[in-house]
Amino acid sequence: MKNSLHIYNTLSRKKEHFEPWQPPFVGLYACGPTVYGNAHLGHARQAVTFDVLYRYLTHLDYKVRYVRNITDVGHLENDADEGEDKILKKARLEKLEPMEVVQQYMNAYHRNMQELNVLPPSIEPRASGHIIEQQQLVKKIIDTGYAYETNGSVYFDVLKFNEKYAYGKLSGRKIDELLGNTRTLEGQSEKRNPIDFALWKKADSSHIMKWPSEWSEGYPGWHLECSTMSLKYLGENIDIHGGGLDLLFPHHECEIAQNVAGSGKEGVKYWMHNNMITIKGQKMGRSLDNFITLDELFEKGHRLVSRTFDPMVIRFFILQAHYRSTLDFSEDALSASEKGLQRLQDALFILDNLQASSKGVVNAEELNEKCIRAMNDDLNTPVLISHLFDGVKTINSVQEKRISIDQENLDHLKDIYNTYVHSILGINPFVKDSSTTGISDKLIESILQLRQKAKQRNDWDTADEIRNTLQKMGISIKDKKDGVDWEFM
RNA sequence: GGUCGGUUUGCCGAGUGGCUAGGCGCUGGUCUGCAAAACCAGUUACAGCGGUUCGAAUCCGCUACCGACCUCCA
Repeated sequence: MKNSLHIYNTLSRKKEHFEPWQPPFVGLYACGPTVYGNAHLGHARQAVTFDVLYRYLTHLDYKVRYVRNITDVGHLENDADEGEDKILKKARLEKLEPMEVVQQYMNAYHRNMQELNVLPPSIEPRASGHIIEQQQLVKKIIDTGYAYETNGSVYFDVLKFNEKYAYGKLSGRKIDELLGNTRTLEGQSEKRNPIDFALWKKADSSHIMKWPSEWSEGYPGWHLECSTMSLKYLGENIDIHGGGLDLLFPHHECEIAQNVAGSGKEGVKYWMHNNMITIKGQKMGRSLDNFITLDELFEKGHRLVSRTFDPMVIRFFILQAHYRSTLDFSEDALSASEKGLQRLQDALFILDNLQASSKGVVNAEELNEKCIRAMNDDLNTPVLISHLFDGVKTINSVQEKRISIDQENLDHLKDIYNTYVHSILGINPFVKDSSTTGISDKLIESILQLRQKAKQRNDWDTADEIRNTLQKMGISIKDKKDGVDWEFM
């Protein structure tokens, strides 16, 4: 059961049984962000998706090396590789050193990831730190005859590559169609063919991010870094390579071509792609100007939401949809997730304090098997969560003494929830304390004692007044049969 | 225009050829000084048309609509 993980391979467009090249070792590479702006919901989805994969593989006792890169150079602005480097452009706009831009957004990205409880990868390589390795790969590809130099720039020869290998097999594209669809830009191109892509670009005089090479002072093409760094840290046989669906073409297609041209091997066994987050059915993206950054969602606010949300709510929201489906963002949908998560968290708290009986009707193993099945089926977290909610009903019913549970099943149940909620889904408990409000817990409790006394002498006016006052201060009161609960809202 | 994908109950969102995912919302109930919260229960949908089948939301075909990629994007 444990080793029957199936994952959807973009290459075959089918779910396949996961078998690493060399068990128990697993090499996992995921395309990280280009750090020229704040991380948005799309970055969160990518990170959470592969974080859960990383966690689950680890849970299955694989020895995982997880590499997630930071793109901090060489990402061109637009078509035909004639554009401007994204980071450079941002640096000019903000009057900063390019590496200052990189550092600033990389720090912010790391902070957001931590807030989302995304584990740091085993290695987080940066493109700028692997210029020499990238040049070596360019050389190799030139040596094998699949790249050519023009005016100090080096381009990948897609047509020549396609004579021997199939270019477009990952994204299902045909060379003829690509050729037919390519926009012919005005002016002379250094490329032999419009679909060729840059491996090395000569920098013009205004370009500050540049490195010496045997071809020119320049910088590496975008697709090159992932081939280079995955090769360096995971070798020629990589088990899983992932990223957002929008990277499928051309980015990942080009990577495969580079891998094959450079090493003779495709390199990657399973390609995995997470789908996009949409707003009103439209993809959320930087260029569409409809994206919401994580900072805005967590604390700053955004015109599309009337309030902020706890990062765990975002994480849970993402996990309530399958990673290969689009997920439509709205405040209503987020609020629904927030309530659901709260119910789950409450049940976990109850579970911790549950009493076992000598006999019980609860079968924890049944639940466990359902959970395993869901995860093994291409990381079906929404189905996993639905099973966990079924268990919430069970937990509540035991607490209300409608049904009973024996010690063995209770222990097992605790273990299941700890494993799936905390270890695999990566959901942290809500932390609500007085540190942000400056109100002391003991102060509140003594006020509540006064209210209890008022209640005992049927002084409802006073009791309600205290409740209303505390309410205004952001403290909610929940009267219960035995005593009173309170919490910061 | 090409390629690929989607259309599920008020909303988000799973899913399998027959056995009513789940969350939110809503309705009812329990609890309660009142309220809130919490809990329990109910809430049987699968774009349209045709086909295959004993049986299809699930397979096939057509139509409509939506989207992604084809240019930077997670």
